[in-house]
Amino acid sequence: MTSTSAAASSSKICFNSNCEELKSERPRKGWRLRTGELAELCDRCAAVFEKGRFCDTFHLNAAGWRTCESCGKPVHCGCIVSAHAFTLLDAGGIECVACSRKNAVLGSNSSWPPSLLLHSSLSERFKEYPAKGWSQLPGSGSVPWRQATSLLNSSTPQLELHSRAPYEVDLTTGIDRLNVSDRLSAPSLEKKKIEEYPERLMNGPLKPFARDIHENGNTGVNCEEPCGSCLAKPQLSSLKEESSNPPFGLTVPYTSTDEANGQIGVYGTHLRPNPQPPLANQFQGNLHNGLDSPAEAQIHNGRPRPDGRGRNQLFPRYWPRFTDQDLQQISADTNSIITPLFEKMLSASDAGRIGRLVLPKKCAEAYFPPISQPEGLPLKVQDSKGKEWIFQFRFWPNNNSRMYVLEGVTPCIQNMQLQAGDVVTFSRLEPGGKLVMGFRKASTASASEQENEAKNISGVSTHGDAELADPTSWSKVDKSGYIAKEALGTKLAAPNKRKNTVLGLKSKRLRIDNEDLIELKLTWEEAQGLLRPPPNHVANVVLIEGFEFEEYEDAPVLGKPTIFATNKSGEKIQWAQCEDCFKWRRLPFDVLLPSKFTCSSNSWDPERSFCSAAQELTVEELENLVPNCNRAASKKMKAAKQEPENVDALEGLDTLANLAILGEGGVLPASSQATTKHPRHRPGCSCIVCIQPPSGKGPKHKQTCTCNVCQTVKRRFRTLMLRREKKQSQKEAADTTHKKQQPSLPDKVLDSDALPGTGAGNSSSPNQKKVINEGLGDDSNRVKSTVSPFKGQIDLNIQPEREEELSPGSDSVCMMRLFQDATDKYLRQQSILNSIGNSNIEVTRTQPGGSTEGEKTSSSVDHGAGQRNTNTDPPANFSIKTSASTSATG
DNA sequence: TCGTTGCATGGAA
DNA sequence: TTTCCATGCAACG
Repeated sequence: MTSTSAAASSSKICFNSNCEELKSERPRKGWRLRTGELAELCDRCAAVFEKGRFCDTFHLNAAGWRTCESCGKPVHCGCIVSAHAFTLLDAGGIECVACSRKNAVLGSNSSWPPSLLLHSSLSERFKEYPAKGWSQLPGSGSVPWRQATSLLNSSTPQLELHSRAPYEVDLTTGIDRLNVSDRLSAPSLEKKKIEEYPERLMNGPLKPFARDIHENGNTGVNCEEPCGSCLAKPQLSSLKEESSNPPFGLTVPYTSTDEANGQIGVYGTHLRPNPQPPLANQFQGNLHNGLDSPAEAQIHNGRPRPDGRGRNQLFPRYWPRFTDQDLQQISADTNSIITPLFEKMLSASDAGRIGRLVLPKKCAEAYFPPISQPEGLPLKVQDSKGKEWIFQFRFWPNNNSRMYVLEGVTPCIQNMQLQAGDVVTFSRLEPGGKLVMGFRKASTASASEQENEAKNISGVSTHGDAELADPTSWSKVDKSGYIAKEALGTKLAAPNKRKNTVLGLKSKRLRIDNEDLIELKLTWEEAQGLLRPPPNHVANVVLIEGFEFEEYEDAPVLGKPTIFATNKSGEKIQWAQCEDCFKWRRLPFDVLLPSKFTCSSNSWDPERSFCSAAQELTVEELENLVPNCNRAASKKMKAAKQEPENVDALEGLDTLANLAILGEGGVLPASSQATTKHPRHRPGCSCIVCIQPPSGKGPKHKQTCTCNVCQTVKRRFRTLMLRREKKQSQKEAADTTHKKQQPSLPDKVLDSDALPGTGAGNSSSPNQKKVINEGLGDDSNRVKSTVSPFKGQIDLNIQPEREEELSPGSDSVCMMRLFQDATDKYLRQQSILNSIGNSNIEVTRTQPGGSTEGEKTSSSVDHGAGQRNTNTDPPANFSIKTSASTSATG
């Protein structure tokens, strides 16, 4: 007995420091001290205490008073007596026990309320039952419940058990085990629940006692007991010793037993789990309420497992969220005791063919047998149908840590017809201690989850579960979902979480894959800029994380990007570009264009409803409009103060344009077509492809022009010149076979881009193919090297698809990024205004002899979508003129 | 060439 | 910064 406790009991003075009265001969019990002893009070103080007005009476002027967030009642939070008179709220603040209980009873919003309720109810009960009641141990068992005194003392002092016993460890299994079979009083047990639930759940293995419970597989389950039952009928529970020795020593330490009928129940059955973190913090808050004893330190330090299993703070996402259905699914045997352990949403990897289910480390260490060798152990798991599976429970060393996996789960996964996004649950079934693996299909998300979904992502178009759960459908279907997901981030819960997990956790890599397919580098903002509501659509605009989402009843369609502007009279108008003649036509402001717009569609201006009609806009006016377009198209651009460097928006729009292309293939509505001649671009795009005027009508680049296009052309010309010189020198060697030994692969590849009509390199000429093959035959890396010289620059010669052909090992994503970089840089360098009126560049090569030979470089900025017919012949001079005939269609 | 295995990597928390 | 963990990927059979 510590000096404190000794003082509590031996002193003749009331333990209340604010009271000088002598205790009576039979002092009345007050709150539980940290030592586990009960404060002994004089009659007056005891009476006040028992009325629950101790702090009101004696601590009125003390610090620590706060206000209940619900009822506003002042609550003292600063002393041991009041330690359980309040509940710490997740969002901050406190709640008095009455409100806490009320909210918990009413509250469907908390699924871990049990702990909270237990907490609260106990606090209440604590008032109802003087401390001495806690010392009563109804019932008895053959094996005394033993626990380290210090541990208990360190916990909730007021609710401490009187009986304490040494901590017992079952070293045979390497798992600390608690032999408990005697019944504890309900308050005692509930106190234990309170005390240990969060600890078991969050810190189980850290605390020997808690660890025992935890290890034995009853983590927190009892705490899911509906509060009502706690309050109305204090449940007599028992810590029962697991007679059988389940595999790996995992046992259920105690279960809820209705002594009236002897029925064994499963705690938590009626509870819907709380997506919110449990009460760990609250408990910790309480536990740390002025308590920092060595005993507590001991708790926190814990005793590591022999195999190093130590901390076990389960992440909320792994908390078991079992429903009745889940439990029934696991076992129809009502006499069975199901102890939910944890759950995990299957990732793509988990559900994949590889057959490895990655286990959360802490869960694995908490609930699965300790393994010290990477090879691990075979683990027998029963599925919900009663079928037994044997998985290999093992780990890999990983960053000085471990990565636990269950191997060989594929048959089971397939048997359950699970896929990524579905949830597998792990439980322990008693008697027998069987490990049970249940599942919850994504489509059967709980109501609370759905509620959360509704709360969190209303306004976001969602897809069916099947689609979401099916990774194969993501790339095709979930573009908008992807956008939403991106914006919503981790706030999505449950199904959202699933989306997050399935898509989000697939995360970058999946996204990259998608990018590979459709160059999905898209933010929702840009997407919104092009999304058009479907017919008869009534949109709900939802603000999520500062982003506005338009909720579509039906799938949105991609509309025609237009430029919104205000005319001289202040009237709002918009400009749309004819896809045939590229002329800009003025439209009413509120017109929603389909994705395809031509002059003939211009019913608003009959005089300009045909392509031959003159464009109303001058080049200068159009130039002025472009920034507006950008602003309208991208808030990001605006945020970036329209810095030319910020081209993400354009990229996004381009990407969406690509979506439109895909849409033509059936993925998207047929109406979702390319919005410009070049599907990657849109009106206002600065690239040379999108905004070219009809051939010959645009301004020509001067020979001194240093724009990126010209520089690129010049650079390429130099390359070709070198190439030709080499060729000539080789020909002079009169050895045609030396062609295969031409040293510079880049040149060879460039050769493939040679301008036609020069005899050196029609892209389809056998000659060119030969050269390409030469390059390919050497080293794919060398092929890759053809890119690097132009890294960061637009290389009009690059043919991504050809590059990929040439380099099987090349990463298309890298290629894409290269081009993206190139595009970025190009757009930075190329003034948008400069580009206007110069869309498609026709490179007019001036032959040395003076003749010219026009060649259209239709897709110089396109990411490899267009054909490239370039001339390998070295022009003595060149100029660039516009061309209207180019239409790179990707 | 394909499937498996074990580890490495890097994004996310 | 550390840890977790989803996934990539090389080595191997």
